[in-house]
Amino acid sequence: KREGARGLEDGNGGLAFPDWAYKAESSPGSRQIQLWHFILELLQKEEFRHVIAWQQGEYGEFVIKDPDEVARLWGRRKCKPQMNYDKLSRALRYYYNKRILHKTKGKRFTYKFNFSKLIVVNYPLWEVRGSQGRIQGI
DNA sequence: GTCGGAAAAG
DNA sequence: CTTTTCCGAC
Repeated sequence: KREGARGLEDGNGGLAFPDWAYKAESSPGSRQIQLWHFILELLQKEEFRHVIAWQQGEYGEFVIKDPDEVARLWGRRKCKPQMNYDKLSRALRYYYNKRILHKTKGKRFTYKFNFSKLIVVNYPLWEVRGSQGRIQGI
């Protein structure tokens, strides 16, 4: 039994993620929700499986089955009715350099989380506050 | 579809 | 700083 992990143990080959990956919106500091939090949030709920889901096989990889719907949901959350997949995907592309995500080339609408980076952004334990996530040892 | 520069908004 | 908007290039 995994501890400290929330997962999709059904139909996903035991795919599970640590709790810190699901930290999401519960920020008392009323900080704005970030896109990758939102993506993780959708991925967490079975009701959105027809819209976005984990890709079996690669850990952390997910596929957007309905780009327009994901964009609509994101736009609703951020009060940006004009949101679309073109713009949402641009935001996703900014994550490449930040090492939060990378593209699974060749596979349509498929991206993959970089959980090493996610550890960094969710754990203020490391000395990343001054150097914006330049971690070597992961 | 995907990429990434540029400008702008919050 | 993150994301939105716009867009030319491949």
